[in-house]
Amino acid sequence: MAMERKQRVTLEDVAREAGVSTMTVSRVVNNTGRISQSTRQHVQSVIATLGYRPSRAARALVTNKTSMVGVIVPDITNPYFSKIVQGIEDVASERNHSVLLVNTNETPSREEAALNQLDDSTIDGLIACSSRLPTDILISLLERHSAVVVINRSMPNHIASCVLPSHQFGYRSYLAARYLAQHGHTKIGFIYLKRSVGVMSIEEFIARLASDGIPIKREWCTLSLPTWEAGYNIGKQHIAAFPELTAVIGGNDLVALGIMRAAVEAGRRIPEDLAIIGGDDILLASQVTPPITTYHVPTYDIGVMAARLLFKRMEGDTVYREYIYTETLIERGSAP
Amino acid sequence: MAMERKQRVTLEDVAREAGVSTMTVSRVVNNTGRISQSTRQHVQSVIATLGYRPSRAARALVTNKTSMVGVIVPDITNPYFSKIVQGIEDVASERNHSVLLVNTNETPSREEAALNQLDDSTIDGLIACSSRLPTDILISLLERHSAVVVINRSMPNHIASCVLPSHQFGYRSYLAARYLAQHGHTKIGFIYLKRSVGVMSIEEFIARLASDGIPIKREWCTLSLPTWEAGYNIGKQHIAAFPELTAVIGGNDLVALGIMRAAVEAGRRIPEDLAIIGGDDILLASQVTPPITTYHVPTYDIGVMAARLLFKRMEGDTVYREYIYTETLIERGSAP
DNA sequence: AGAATGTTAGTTAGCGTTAACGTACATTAG
DNA sequence: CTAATGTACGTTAACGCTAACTAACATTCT
Repeated sequence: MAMERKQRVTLEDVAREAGVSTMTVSRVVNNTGRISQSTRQHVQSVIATLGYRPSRAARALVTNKTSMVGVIVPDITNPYFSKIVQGIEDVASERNHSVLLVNTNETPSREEAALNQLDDSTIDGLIACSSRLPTDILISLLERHSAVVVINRSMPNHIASCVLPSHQFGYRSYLAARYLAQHGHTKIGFIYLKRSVGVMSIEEFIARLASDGIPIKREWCTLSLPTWEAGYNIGKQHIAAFPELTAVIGGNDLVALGIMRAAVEAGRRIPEDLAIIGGDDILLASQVTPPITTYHVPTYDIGVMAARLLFKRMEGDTVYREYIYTETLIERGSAP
Repeated sequence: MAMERKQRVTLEDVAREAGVSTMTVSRVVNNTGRISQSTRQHVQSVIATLGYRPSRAARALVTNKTSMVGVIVPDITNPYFSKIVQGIEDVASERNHSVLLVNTNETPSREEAALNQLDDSTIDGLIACSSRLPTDILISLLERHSAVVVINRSMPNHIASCVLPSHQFGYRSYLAARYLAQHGHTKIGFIYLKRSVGVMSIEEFIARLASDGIPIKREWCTLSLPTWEAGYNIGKQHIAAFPELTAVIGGNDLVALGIMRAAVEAGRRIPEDLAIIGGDDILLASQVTPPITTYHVPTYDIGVMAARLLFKRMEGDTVYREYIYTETLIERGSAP
């Protein structure tokens, strides 16, 4: 008794069974060209009974299109990025495209590896979020791709469309510092992220605030990974090391929350002893006690717009486009 | 001046340039077969200068392997799932596989569409999380795939390996109810999810508790989507409709948090006026005030194990395997 | 020395599609 | 009535790669 091997049903099988050419079947499947009603229906019924499913690989080989878009994020676990991915996925699925997700765990080397592996033969377009790579490396990697959209990073040579905040990077933390100063704070700490200063260096950040009459010491500023754990650990050290601080800015909400937890454990009252401002406005920020003052970012829309810009590019539009979003301050209990 | 069209560099280009056959180049690229050191190095240098990158599509067509695994989740925005995806992605990337993510937004039709589109020619294996589809439909859809792992759902015919909680589904809510009863609560509400009763119907749930001497009225139990918003909205109605309740179980933490918010807005003190228990133990649960009593679920490990089981299957192992995880009660302030 | 074995390569034939062109027949226009 | 125009399909040749086989040559063994 011969083992029935599960065999792929090909276009040719359908064509033979239906008594037509493979091209006819192909045209029915793709709904292209002109086909008579009767032939179409007949072929469709044969397809159904045989259970034919087109081979994506073969199709990709000849058309050079894979119906997949790549998405690179540093941390899918961060609600900020998962919301963006959700937006991207919604648009992609609407257009019958799949999402190839690469989660780099905040590791530049893994990001580079991912960009190296992915290329035209894998995906039709690419959306890169908050790349940690230096611009020149990033550009060389993105050059392989015919359609690219970059989130939160401008591309000087217009090699990609961009989704950007209305302020330059780091600006929201600058605004947060001014907000705190206006509310009487003079000793303000800053637990910043690589990307939260972006094009602005932490030194520029300090200098700029100094010229506004807001003196911030360099040691009050510490680099952190954009995770709750990092915020918590650095927060603990920070609070112990600089008891004079009356306010702290977190690079994002996760970090701000970690700081807040550390502060509470150290016996500080929020906001009386220590005011805290975050960024991103993830769900968590509004639910804790006190709720966190933060900058709202329209993450879902960012994903949607990035995907739309990408599809524009994939459709051959070579015009450089930007989608600008605004971050708005949400005043809540942690820094009233 | 002729436009230089960006042209793909093929194996043949490399072979011609290096003065060898395409097979030799292929062997160098794939590191298979025996190649002399000198030839290998020569070919590699030609590959580097020409910037050759293998075509995934062509490779997939001939090998029938795509180096991609599909992952279907209902809501990537839910930390529960994003953690699982992170675990899967880590294992996959370790083995040079990419993750094709499908986010169904809790919509069964979209899930079915996704399972329909994906098949062997797209992915080498599939991990399905918490499918909302009826078993028979799910089975018929999974049959197309050579390697499948299902999370939080048993597959009667062993068509897929499984990652399962040590208790049958719904059991943790049952335990939560018993816990609350032991702490003196007699009027316990339950905002449940489709999957939180799983194989157990809500009627069975009530009957079982009744036989334990814990009478729960049917109207105290309401179905909810597994989101914060749903929990909040249903929580508001529930609290207004059944002021007699002294405790509520949420199907997961997001729902429990929504309920808690609604309760606080209605002037209830937690836990004095209303005790709340959630499930999953997402970060949020430990950070709110009061922190939420919940069942911890090792989500990252679930993802890792699911991926490992999947790779076992992809490597040809046809043994049915299960990975069983335990959910442990974390007592916190919302239900001490 | 001759046979057996090992090593390094080349040759051939697809994998399952679709683009581009070709052909037969029916319809309309002049 | 012939020529022009459609309509509905069929044919052929790739797309870029690798499995499977073959070939040449070097090495070892008896």
